[in-house]
Amino acid sequence: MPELPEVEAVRRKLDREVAKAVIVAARLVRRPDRALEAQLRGRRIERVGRRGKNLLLELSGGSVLRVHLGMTGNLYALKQGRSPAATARAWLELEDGRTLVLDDPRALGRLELLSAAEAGRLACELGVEPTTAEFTANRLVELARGCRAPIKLFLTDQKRISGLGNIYAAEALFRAGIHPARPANRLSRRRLERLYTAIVDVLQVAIQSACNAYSGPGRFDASETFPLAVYRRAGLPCPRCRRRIGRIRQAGRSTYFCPGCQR
DNA sequence: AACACGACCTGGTAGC
DNA sequence: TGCTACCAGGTCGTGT
Repeated sequence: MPELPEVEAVRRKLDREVAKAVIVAARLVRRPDRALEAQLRGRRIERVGRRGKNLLLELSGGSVLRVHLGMTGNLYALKQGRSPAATARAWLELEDGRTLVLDDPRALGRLELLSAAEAGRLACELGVEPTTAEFTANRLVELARGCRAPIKLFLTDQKRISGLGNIYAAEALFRAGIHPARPANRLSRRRLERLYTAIVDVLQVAIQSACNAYSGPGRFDASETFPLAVYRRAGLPCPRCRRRIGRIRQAGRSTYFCPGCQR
């Protein structure tokens, strides 16, 4: 599921559905944690926030429940009487009978309670939020100047920009016409400005797509409605120039790109 | 300091 | 129909 757009879709829905709800019981399975269960009991969820790919449930008393969905996680509220998926890793019973479920089939997700100070530290460690006014073309230029790594790795480094992952980094680079292996610090200002626009556009469209696709339990995917140009399309024709999409390996992961359009 | 790589996990799918 | 191999939206620790 989750790069920034999917996490943001979850955040928006949960903030509508469970803000102000009180947790009356918590059950953590697969990695039981009685202490955390006890700490969650009786807390009210003040609001549901997000930083990068992290969901942040701000609780009464100032602590923050950080939920990271890993590769395949999902978080949703279930109506009274419905039972969570077999792969559920945690469920929080709410005062009104609903259940907040963390479904985590691959068990790569995280769940931890942070103090206000720890939450502040997390916010500092993560890079700029690409959906806010703090993210500007100038900011991108400055960040890229200090990085010799390939631009694809620069984009997915959460300490520099928070929220981009394998799909949307590849799609933004395609839209900007930039080859993923180009060193970040060797791109011209002009090309980085194009990349900036591409990132902002891709995220905006993907958030809309993710909001449409997400309805609670089960898998969802912004790309159900997001028009993927390159991601997972190796061997298929580029939508712009019809050349075959290529796949390279960077830091152990696949990067998809068009060898005709991306230089 | 900056990179690559394996580990952590499970499930889907393509090919034999 | 099995079986194997590879792929997968993320991070973290370790080693060079």
